[in-house]
Order: sequence, then C-alpha cells, then structure tokens
Amino acid sequence: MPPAPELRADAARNRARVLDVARGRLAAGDTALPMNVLAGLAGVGVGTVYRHFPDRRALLEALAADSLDRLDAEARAAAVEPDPLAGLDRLLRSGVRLLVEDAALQEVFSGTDTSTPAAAARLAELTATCDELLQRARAAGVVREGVTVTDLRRLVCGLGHAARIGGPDPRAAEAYAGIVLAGLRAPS
Amino acid sequence: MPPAPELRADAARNRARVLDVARGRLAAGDTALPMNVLAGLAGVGVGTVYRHFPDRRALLEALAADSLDRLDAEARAAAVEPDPLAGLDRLLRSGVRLLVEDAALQEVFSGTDTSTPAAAARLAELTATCDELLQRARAAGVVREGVTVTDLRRLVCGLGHAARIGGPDPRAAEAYAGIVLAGLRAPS
DNA sequence: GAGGAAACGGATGGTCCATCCGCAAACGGG
DNA sequence: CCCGTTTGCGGATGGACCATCCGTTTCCTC
Repeated sequence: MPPAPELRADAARNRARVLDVARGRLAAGDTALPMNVLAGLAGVGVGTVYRHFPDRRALLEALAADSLDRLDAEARAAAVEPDPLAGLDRLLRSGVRLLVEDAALQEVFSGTDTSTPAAAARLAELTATCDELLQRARAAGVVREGVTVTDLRRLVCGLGHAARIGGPDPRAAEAYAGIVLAGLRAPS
Repeated sequence: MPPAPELRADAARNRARVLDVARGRLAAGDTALPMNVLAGLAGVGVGTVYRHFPDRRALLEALAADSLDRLDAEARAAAVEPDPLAGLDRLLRSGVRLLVEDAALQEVFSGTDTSTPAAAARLAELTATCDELLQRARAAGVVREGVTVTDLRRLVCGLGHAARIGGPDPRAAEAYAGIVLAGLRAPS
C-alpha cells in the first residue's frame, strides 16, 4: 500500500465527522440510516458522503477498520501461541466477540465481496494468518479432519449472527464460541 | 385457527401464481425482487400482491410455510426418539439442512418478530416441541449446562447463515451441524 | 493574495415501496 | 339465466431513498 493520499484539511475533517456520526448511530442500533440523513447529522452535503464512501459497503468497511485491526492483532497473537488448540480458542473467542461488539465488522466479515481493495487485502492477510494456525493444529492432530480456514471464517460469522438475534448478546457469543470450539476438537 | 377464510376462485389462483413466481426467483438466488416486477412476472397488478401479502415479511412467511411444516414434523419426530441425544442430532441436522435449502425459512427463522399471527403461533409451537426434547436431554445429563431452547434456535440460525456465505452449501451445513452437536454434549 | 486544484453541496433523475380507489369479475338468490 | 352485491383487481400515484453531476466554495502553494 502506498503511504497515504494526503487528504486536504476540510476533507479529512468531514470524513471524520461522517464516520463519527455513522459509528454512533450504528452503535445505537440504527442499521439503516439514510445517506442524506447521515449527511445532515454530520453537517455535510450528500455528495461529500458519497465522495468519501462510494457506496454503503465502503462506509461499513471504513467503520470496521478499527475492529479489523484488533481482530488481526488477535489472530497474530493466536498464531504464535505454543499450543495450537489454545491458539484456536483465542482466535474463535476473540473473533466472535469482536463481531458481536461491532455490527459493521459483522457485515464486512459476512459479506462475500469487498468494496475497497484495501479491505480485500486485509481479509486475505487475516485468512493467511488463520490458515497458518489451522495447519499447525491439524499437524498436531487436535482438530477435526476436513475443517478448512473458510469453515472457520464461516463458523465465526455464523456465531456472530446467532449471538445477534434478538439484540447483540456478548454472553451468548462467548458460550457459542465455547461450544463450537469443543466441537472442532478431533473426536478422541 | 378457524378452518380457512375460503378464498374466491380468482383470488386463490392469483395468490398461487405470485407464490410460485416468488419461490422460483428465490430459489434462483434473486433475494431482492421488486414487488412490481414480481407482480408483472405473475401476470398480476401490484395491488394484488400487496393485498395477499401486506409486506415482504408476510410473503416470506407464506413461502416458508412448507419448509416450516417439514421442520415441525422433524422436531416432533426428534422429540419422541428414545435417546434424547439422537433426538437432538436429528433436530439440529434437519433444522440446518432445511434452513440452507430454503432461503425464506432462513429469513423467517432468523427474524425476531413475525408479520402473520399464524407464523408466530407455528414458531411458538415448534419452540415448545424443541424445549421438551431439550429438557429430556438435560435430565439425562447428555447436554451442556445452561443451554436453552433459545440458544438452540439461534445456533441453528447461525449455522444456516454460515453455510450460506458464498452460496448455499448443504455439505458444509451438515458438517457444521455435526460440529455444534459434538460441542453441545456435556463435557465428560 | 492570486491562481489552480481539490472538495463541497444540494438539486436532480431514477428505482422501489406501499396505498388508494374506480372498475371488473365472481358468487348466489330469484 | 340474470342481476345485485360483494369481493378482488389493477395500476396510477406520492413518498422515501439512492447515487450522480456540476456550478460554487475552500484550501493550498508560491
């Protein structure tokens, strides 16, 4: 990635405002905020919103960037755990937790294709990290046969989805992660 | 439920046409079919569609009615299995399978509130059946502590969601059901 | 502080939703 | 069979939202 396109002062300010408002609204459960309303709340014209975020998905990806960073950090940490099973534990639990905490991340992570190339790259990298860990777990024989990194990703998304039905429920998320984790272990 | 409101001949025909077209399109992956297009394809006016199905959700519930019947039947069968663990197995596997096979059912089942009172009643009944089975499994000590029937429902929805990421994948659905099933068993 | 580049903003056209009501078709008694 | 009543039909319509486009404003550099 080339360093950064260097935004003009007002552009940076407006972009931040829009993101702030959107984040606040999303945290408040307002998942379908119209773009013109968002613009109004941010004290900005609609065009400005669309310039910074070509479509809804791009906005979501920007909103999820922070959480994606954290998830990436967790994955790296998990990948270097001495015990691969402990690594998987950490990966799954933190993944589901982050997905439940951040609706934007859930959306981005569940989606099949990305809007920003940046987001695509991040996801690919994350996948590679997870795969490395999974390979190690498989080599150690502690995980079920036939489980791929795609399965892991889909399971995490699924659990995030599950723990959101009827309002985000972090406690349920934790429990579901534990259940799947137990199920993923190689049958002894 | 009082027997049936006795639809007039043309009304029944039109209703069936709309449902047929909608089912076909949905099966073809067209999840966001505009109502006026649907009406056009069914050779019917938009008003007719809205009369039979006040909103999108009601249409989905009608589309899912068949699958919901099947799910209900499976749940009853599962509830009378002698071995409660086998019952849970059957319930989970068939639930996830049906959800992956029928997008409408996935939608209805994941949603938090219903449009039709009929659908609400069906879901409540299904929940009761599942709860009965779960109680039995708990009494036999074969299932994790603290798992509620709500958890079961959410997990099934979550797995359905997971097995749909990147296109419905029945094989993955089966595998995920197996994983969660293993995880649900009481740790020995 | 002047020139050029970058960003702004909101009017605009397009799509879809959902309603409403004049009209047509179906039912049932005579 | 025919006609009155009732039920359902259809599509024009208004409103919400999306996404674009371009004249105007703001910022940066020299």
